[in-house]
Amino acid sequence: MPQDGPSLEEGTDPPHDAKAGSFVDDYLLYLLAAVSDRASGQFHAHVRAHGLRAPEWRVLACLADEDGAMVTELARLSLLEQSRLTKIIDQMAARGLVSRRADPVDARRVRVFLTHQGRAQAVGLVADARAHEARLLALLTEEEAGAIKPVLRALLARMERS
Amino acid sequence: MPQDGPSLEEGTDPPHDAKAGSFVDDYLLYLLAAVSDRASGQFHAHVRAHGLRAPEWRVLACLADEDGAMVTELARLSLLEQSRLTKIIDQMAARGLVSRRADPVDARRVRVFLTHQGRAQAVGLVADARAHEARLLALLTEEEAGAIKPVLRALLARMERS
DNA sequence: TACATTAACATGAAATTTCATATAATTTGA
DNA sequence: TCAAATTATATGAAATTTCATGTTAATGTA
Repeated sequence: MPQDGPSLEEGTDPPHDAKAGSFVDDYLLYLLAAVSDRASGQFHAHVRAHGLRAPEWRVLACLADEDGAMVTELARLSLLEQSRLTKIIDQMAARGLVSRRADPVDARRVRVFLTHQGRAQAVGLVADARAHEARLLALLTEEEAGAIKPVLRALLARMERS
Repeated sequence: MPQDGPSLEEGTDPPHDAKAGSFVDDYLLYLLAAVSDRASGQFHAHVRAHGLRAPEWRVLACLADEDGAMVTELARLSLLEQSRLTKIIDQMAARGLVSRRADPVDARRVRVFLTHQGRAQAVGLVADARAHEARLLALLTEEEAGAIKPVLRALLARMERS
């Protein structure tokens, strides 16, 4: 278990100097936030070029997976707060991307559906997202690329129940 | 190289069903955002209990590493937009956590320093952050825990230059 | 030198986000 | 069955965030 700092591997990265101070560059939550921010930022530029903002894209993507989700479900999935999601849905509905429908069995629940147009957007962007993801993964070695999602999923799953 | 889905390892996670749809649960940027959100969310609760909001904590943490950073530098480090950071610094300065000082050699630059009080906060929270990080990493196997930071750093480094 | 260009930061108005709470429907359980 | 208690979503005001642009200082260059 080599522990002499990052990478004796191959396509050597700049020595990861730990620049000035050394906290954030070695802090897991910072690395996660930084990678997420920059990586998502790249794709969000594309998303905005299609007239959507990041949270709207997230909602579309989640609905692509689970059309007819109730607001609370959708908020959790799309990493948005409920009251914020409600307002985002307002706007998306006004633009014809989604529609609301009361749940027939529990009238408190509001289910959110993609419209025809919304689904078209979602399908297109999901394809673009997959392509972008492939480009990102191509920056990693096979080993790294193979490890990253399972590790993230493991962490996510084990955080839920703790 | 076993490749029959996540983990033949040990503390088996729920089979990662890919629930209903199957896009987001397998999408790297989603996993990153989700893990980052939930993990940081945990710590941010602690941060708020100390009277700071998440972006303020990020600024403190970055300054702990690089006291006297100029605004633009600090914005990049702390993953905040410049104009937003400027306003956050206003507030933090008003509360006595940081102070501004013009750069002697280039008067356009504004350098941001921790005050005595700011540093105290930073030091305390950084320690707490390390402890929290340890608890998160304890959710992973040794192999997973050993892999996660290097992979994130690799991705980050290679994204910068692309 | 002086002019144009670029860089660093600040600012203001518009938009979004947050937080607490309102409203309405369902469930609990006495 | 009725009155709490709880769940689901919406709403409004205050705060933050964004976006475009203003201001000031430095740099390149003719």
